Amino acid sequence: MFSKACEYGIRAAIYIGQQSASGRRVGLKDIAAEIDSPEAFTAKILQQLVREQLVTSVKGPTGGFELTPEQLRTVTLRQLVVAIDGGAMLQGCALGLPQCSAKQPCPMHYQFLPIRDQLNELLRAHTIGELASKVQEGLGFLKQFS
Amino acid sequence: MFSKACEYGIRAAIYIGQQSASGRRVGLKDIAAEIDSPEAFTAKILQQLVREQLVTSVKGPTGGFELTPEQLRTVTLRQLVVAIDGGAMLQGCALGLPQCSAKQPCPMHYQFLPIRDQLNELLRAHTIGELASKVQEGLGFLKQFS
DNA sequence: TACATACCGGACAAATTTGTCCTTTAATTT
DNA sequence: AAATTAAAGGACAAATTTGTCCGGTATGTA
Ligand code: FES
Ligand code: FES
Repeated sequence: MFSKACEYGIRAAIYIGQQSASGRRVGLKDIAAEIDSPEAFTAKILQQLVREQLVTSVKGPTGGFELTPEQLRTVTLRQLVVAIDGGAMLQGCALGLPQCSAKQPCPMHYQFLPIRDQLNELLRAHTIGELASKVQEGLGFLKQFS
Repeated sequence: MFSKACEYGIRAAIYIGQQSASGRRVGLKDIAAEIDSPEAFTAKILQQLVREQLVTSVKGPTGGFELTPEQLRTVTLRQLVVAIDGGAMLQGCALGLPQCSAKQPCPMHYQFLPIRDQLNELLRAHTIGELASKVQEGLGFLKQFS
């Protein structure tokens, strides 16, 4: 569905959000450990999110990553996905035609559209803050214990 | 959404189906031209589908690819996707957790499940023959003209 | 039987994604 | 100011996906 980079990016953002909601800034090492992702790779993805201003970073001692209250409230899953994976999956043709359009639709077009639209809606409807709460309340997990 | 291989594979299968429904067997070159895909790569994917008995091939002069009436009637999109891409996208966690399960669900799990289920249902519900008819009737396209 | 055709299969190559390492830059603490 | 901390950034490496090439194999035709 999403790329590895995107999966790590979303999980990282949610974890940062969860901690930010409790007033804690978190470092890369902590993040990677808590979401079970490769540290250096996660760093790359976070850099990208910081450049897009979806996540905030602070250098130096006591530094780390955080989400501002505004970011918690307004940044959606969709913005993360677009920033990392681009819009292809959210707009592209299911069968890989260069354009998804009713002009020359692929044979799955009309069946596929509603599902893709729901996915778009789903991503648009959920903010990082909201998902972070869910984790905070123990209703969602960012890694699995065996 | 799907891999390139999967996109080519589905388009190829539908084209083969369309021609088979009209009693025509088609060669690789023809297929690649009609679905606008790299010839050699398409060959690889078709080999795979033939091994899985989702498509039939005949060697030698007048040979080529075809779908038996039974294949036209029974092979679903889902079988193609599973054969080429595996079941990950149809069962895996949206956020990349190793297991998608209600035991330790990711924070998107309950929102994501119905969409994934619909996608599964969609793929299961459409046979190659059905999609081929749509193309035959001019209601769907396997490549785009500009 | 010889030959031509078209898929099969393996090896190889290019491109992209995933992942690592190390130096630089910025900020805090002593 | 110096030392320490932690993210930023660039170069590089591994793995996977995408794509090509070519000799082998089966089949139909002359
Ligand atoms: S044209 Fe294929 S999904 Fe719209
Ligand atoms: S656990 Fe993430 S989708 Fe089910």
